[in-house]
Amino acid sequence: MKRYEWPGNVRELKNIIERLVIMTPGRTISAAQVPSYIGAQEGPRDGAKQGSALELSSLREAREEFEKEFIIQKLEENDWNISKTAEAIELERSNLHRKIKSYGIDMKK
Amino acid sequence: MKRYEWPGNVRELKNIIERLVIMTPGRTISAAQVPSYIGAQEGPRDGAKQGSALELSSLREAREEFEKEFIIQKLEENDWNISKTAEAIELERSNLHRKIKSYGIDMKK
DNA sequence: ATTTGCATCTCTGCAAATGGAC
DNA sequence: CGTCCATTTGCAGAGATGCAA
Repeated sequence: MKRYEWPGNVRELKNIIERLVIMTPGRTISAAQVPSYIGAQEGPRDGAKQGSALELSSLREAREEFEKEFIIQKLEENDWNISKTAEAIELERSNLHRKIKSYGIDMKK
Repeated sequence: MKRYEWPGNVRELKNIIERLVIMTPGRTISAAQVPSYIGAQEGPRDGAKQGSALELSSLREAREEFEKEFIIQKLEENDWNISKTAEAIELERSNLHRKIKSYGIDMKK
């Protein structure tokens, strides 16, 4: 049976939950992804760029990770239509293209 | 991870999360309702503002809201020490000052 | 701790090309 | 050949950042 790995202290857990709420780029939180946010993933969590922005310390990295997830969410909500998504998030299409490429977002369509 | 005796509020948080993950219909959690469960997003800092970056559509607004909350989290983790926080998030102190001011973050001290 | 000036880098919008499907 | 739309690219202006006061 899988058991969640809880953070070491109350404050950290509270912070994680709050950040989970604030950072989640959609209107909803996928129940499936919650366990990974609270540290239920397998293996060690080294300083690599793996994992969510919640685990990142650098503002720049966290911001980028958030932006990536946000864009993915909005793309899904708009059926992976660049133009619609760009308009929805008030970003130029060309810039959205640039971000998609730089973040390596896979356009599965 | 080793298991020890959780303080009462940790157990309560655990229950809340399990409810959110397991009992939520449609496999999604309304992000807006989570804060009310755990009492987040309230207090002197943003009593008037309801909701978070989740409701924002513009990438720019969402990014700013995220950044603000991220910085607040890190400030709390570092006892509201600017220098320590700046080092932790790898941002120049002067820039952290600028962001704190522009985001209107209340340094309760 | 906080602010400011400045050089530098990055991001953004706009427009203009390029590419591809039809 | 055109037409329509997605994608890319070239700038110039706006914004963010680090550094040193």
